[in-house]
Amino acid sequence: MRLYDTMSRSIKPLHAEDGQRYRIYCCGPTVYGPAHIGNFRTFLVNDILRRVLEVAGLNPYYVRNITDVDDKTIHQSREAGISLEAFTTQWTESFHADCKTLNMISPDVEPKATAHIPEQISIIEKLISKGHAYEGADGSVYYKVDSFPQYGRLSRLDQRELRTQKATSGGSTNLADDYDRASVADFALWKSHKPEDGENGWASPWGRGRPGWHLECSAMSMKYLGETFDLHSGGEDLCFPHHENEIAQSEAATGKTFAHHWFHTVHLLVEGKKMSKSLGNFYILRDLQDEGWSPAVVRYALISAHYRQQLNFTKNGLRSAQSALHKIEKSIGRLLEITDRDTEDFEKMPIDFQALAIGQLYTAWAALEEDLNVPEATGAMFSRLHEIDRMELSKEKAETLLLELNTFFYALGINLFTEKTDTTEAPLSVKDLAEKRWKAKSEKDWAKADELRSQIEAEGWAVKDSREGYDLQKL
RNA sequence: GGCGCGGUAGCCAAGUGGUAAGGCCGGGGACUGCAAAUCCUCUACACGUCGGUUCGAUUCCGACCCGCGCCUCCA
Repeated sequence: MRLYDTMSRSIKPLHAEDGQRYRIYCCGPTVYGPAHIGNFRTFLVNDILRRVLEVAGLNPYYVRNITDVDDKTIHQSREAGISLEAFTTQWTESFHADCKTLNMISPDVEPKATAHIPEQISIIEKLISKGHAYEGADGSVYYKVDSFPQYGRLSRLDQRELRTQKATSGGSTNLADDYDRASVADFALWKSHKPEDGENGWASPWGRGRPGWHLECSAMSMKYLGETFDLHSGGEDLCFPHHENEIAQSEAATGKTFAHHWFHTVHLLVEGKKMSKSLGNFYILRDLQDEGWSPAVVRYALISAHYRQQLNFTKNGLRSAQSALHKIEKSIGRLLEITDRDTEDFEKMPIDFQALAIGQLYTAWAALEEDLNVPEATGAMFSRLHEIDRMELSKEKAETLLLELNTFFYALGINLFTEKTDTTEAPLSVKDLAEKRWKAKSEKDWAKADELRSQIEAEGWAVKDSREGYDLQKL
């Protein structure tokens, strides 16, 4: 398995440093509202990484945090008139539900920032004693960026570039100036309590306050994975400043390399534009489900571009994903028939790395192992499927192919055969028209039958004939 | 301004120093009263522009044009 590393800007082989498990920390969501599909692109890519490592036998140990304290969560919980904990718990549950819907494997540990305040305070104390941090006049504690010469290595930023801007690239006001820092590049480790924080605050050697954003990830990753671990991931936006600051804090505190590998997922576009609420192209999973897209289709669409490439998420892309999944299901359906199995048996088949690594889908698997190239992998898979469709297959051969395919789709996290058929019952008036049409058809009165068909369509239903009868489907 | 990414057929999207996977859409055929579904099958003057290196570049180098991301709390 090889993967691009942001730090070295090169593709590097992956191996567990401790020889036992491959330790991953992924920066998880801030729980202040429903997660959007952009969040899920990142988490899905990490889910696939985790799955591919598992299939390849690298024994992943996956930690992904929940950020449950920051400006947004505090302010919005106060606006809602509920406690921070109640507020973040609600959105954490919503996030978990979406993860489950999208068939994501739960992290081995999912730590919350507020449950690790002592760990964070302890890092600050270390940093102060080593001269990497100082207390400001307002009781906040800041990291002294000048004290860490390697600062900026991950994002390739020069010290001179670290100026504070009036506005962020998104156009919003940069709030970083609100703090009393010695240098504009310095960032808060501990934020002193302000009136707008309300009830929310924790006691510390520097008074009541709350931890800075970056610190929680240093504290939680090191607690669960050790001072040095294998891979740290997140969305591309986190590269700077978040990950840069995590490195500065952690390495200054421990004197050790923080993470061996940095893995970033590029953001997606929606219909060619940056996703934003003002453009009306801001999607959450619920919206897409309400429009009738199955979770497998959404998942397929969200992983259909390489993770280092901008993904253009479109309705057309969803349709395309849906057709592609149908095509796969048809091919697999034939193999199931040959082996006298049904779709439920397919889901229960074991994961068999050997079958995948030496079988027909070898090139598809190899693409996943080479920088997690999902599009190349699915392309190779479809090429094989095209051949398999036309092969005369023995039961044994079909069985082996099913094993390979099941393992491949496990690695992608695609659950096949899950498309739920719309069970909505047609209203009686439509059913009545359909009955009349069937009768007309039986009597070969085509004109009348077609007339009734268009009446039914006007009611919002489609008639699909088969040999024995007909089905009504909602349009 | 700094850092970085990309421009491949109607749409999406891989990839390669020797003229290019795959998916969607579309066309044709079979089947069907029609339609849908299904099966078979097919096409494409696709590699942003201009130079350079090379026997040969879409793939390397340079310039330019266009689009996009990040640049202090956004995955």
